[in-house]
Amino acid sequence: MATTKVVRKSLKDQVKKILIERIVEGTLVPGDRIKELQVAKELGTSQAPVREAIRCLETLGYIDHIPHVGAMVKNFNRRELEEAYQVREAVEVFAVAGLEETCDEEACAPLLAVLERCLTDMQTAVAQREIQLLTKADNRFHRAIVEFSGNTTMVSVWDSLKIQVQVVGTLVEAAMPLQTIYELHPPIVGALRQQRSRDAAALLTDHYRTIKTFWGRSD
Amino acid sequence: MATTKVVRKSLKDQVKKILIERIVEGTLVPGDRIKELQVAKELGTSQAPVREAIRCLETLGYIDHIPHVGAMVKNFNRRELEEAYQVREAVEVFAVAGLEETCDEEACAPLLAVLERCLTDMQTAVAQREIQLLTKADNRFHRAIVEFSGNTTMVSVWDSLKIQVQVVGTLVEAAMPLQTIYELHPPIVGALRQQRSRDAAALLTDHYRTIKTFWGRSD
DNA sequence: TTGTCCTATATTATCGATAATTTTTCTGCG
DNA sequence: CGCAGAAAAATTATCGATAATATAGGACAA
Repeated sequence: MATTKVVRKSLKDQVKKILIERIVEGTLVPGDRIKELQVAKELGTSQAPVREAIRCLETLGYIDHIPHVGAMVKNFNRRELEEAYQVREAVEVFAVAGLEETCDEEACAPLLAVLERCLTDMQTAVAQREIQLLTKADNRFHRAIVEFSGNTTMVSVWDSLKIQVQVVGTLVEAAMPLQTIYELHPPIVGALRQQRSRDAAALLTDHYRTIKTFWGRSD
Repeated sequence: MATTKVVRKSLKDQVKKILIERIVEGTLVPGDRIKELQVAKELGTSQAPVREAIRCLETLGYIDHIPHVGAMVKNFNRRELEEAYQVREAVEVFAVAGLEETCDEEACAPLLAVLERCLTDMQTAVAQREIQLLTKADNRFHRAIVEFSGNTTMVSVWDSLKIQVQVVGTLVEAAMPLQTIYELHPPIVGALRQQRSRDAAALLTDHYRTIKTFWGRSD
C-alpha cells in the first residue's frame, strides 16, 4: 500500500478525485459508462463509496445518470455550452458593473494586478500557440473578476459552469485565432484602470458576442 | 400523450421529498440535526437511501454536512442571502435584456400572460395579508422571466438560489409593507408590454435596490 | 420475416451489519 | 478544583449480500 501519509481522506473523496482526473485527462471520454461495481473492484473498495462519488460528480456536472441504468461521462452539446457562456456573461457583467460604486483607483489595484498578470500569461500562451495555457489564463481572468465582487455564492455559481467550458470550450476557442481571443481582454483592463466600469461591462458583453460569432464554425 | 409514466419513485427520492417538506414548512428548523439512522427508522427504510437524500439536500443547499459528524439544517446568514439576491439580479437582468432582440409583441405574449397572472395573485395575497402567498407569487414572477430566456442552465442556477430566499427571504420581506413589495412589479410588466426591455431591466435593478434598503431593518 | 412475450444477464438500489471516527463522559492525579 | 487522558456513546462511513429494475437476446406464433 501507498502509506505516504495518514490517509485522512474518505474513500468517497479519493474515488471522486480519481474519476475526475480520468475525465479531465481523457482516460474517460464523454459517453463512457461508469459502472459502480467495476470501479469498486478496480479500486479495491465496496460499491458504496463509488456510488457516492458518482453522485457527487453528477451534481458537479461531469456525468449523466439514469436511474437503474447507470452513469456515463457527460457529452456536452452546443446548446449547453452556449447556455453556460450566457450565465457566465450575466454574472461577470454584473460583477463588473458593481465595481462602479465601490472601486476607486486604490481599491481596484489588486484586481488590476491579477488581470494584468493574466494578460501576460495569455500573451505567452499565444506566442507558443498553447491553447490549453491560453484557456487556463482566460479562465483565471474571468474568475478573478467574479471573485473580486466578494460574492462567494456568485463565485460558486461561476465555478459550477467551469466544467462545460473546460471540457468543450476549448474546441470552440480552437476555432478562433488565439490572437483574437487575447485581444478581447486588454480593453477590459484598460477601461477598469480608468474607473470606467460601465465601459468595461460593455466590453465584456462584446467579448462574449465575439465568441458567439465563432460558435458556428466549430463543427 | 400519456403522461402518467408509472410512478416508481426511488426511496431516496421519497425521503428527499419528505425532508424538503419538513424544512420548508418549518418542522425542521435551521440548526436541527438530521441523523441518518433516526430518519431511516422513522420512515421504515435503511440508512442508505436516507444518506443519499441527505447528500442530495446538501448539494441543493438545504443543509450543512460535516464528515463523520453529521448534517444539520442550514442556517443562512444575511451575507449569504444578500449574495443570493445579487446572483438573482444578475441572472434576471440578463434575461430581460436578452428579450430586446428576440421579443416582439407576439413572442412576448406568453410571458406577459404569466407575469400578469402573478400580479393578480400578488394583489390577492396583499389583500389577505398572506406573506407566504405573496412570496410564492413573487417567486413565480421572477422565475418566469428567467425561464422565458429559454436557457435551462440559467433556470437551474436560479433555482439553486431559491432555497435561501424561500427559507430566510420571507423574514426580510416581512420587514417591507406587502403593498410596497407588490408595487415593484407592475412597472416591469408595463415596460415589457411596450417592448422596452432596457427599461424593464433598469426597473428590475431598482426592484432589488429597494429590497436592499429594507435589509437592515429585519434584525 | 416480423413482432411479441419471455428469459437471461447486467447493473443499480436497498438492506443489515460492522468498522471508523468524533464527541462526550468519566476518572485519577496534580 | 481543574484538567489530561482514557473509556463510552453516538453517529457516520464502509462493507458484503440481496432485491429490484432495465436491457438484450431468443423462442415462437402469425
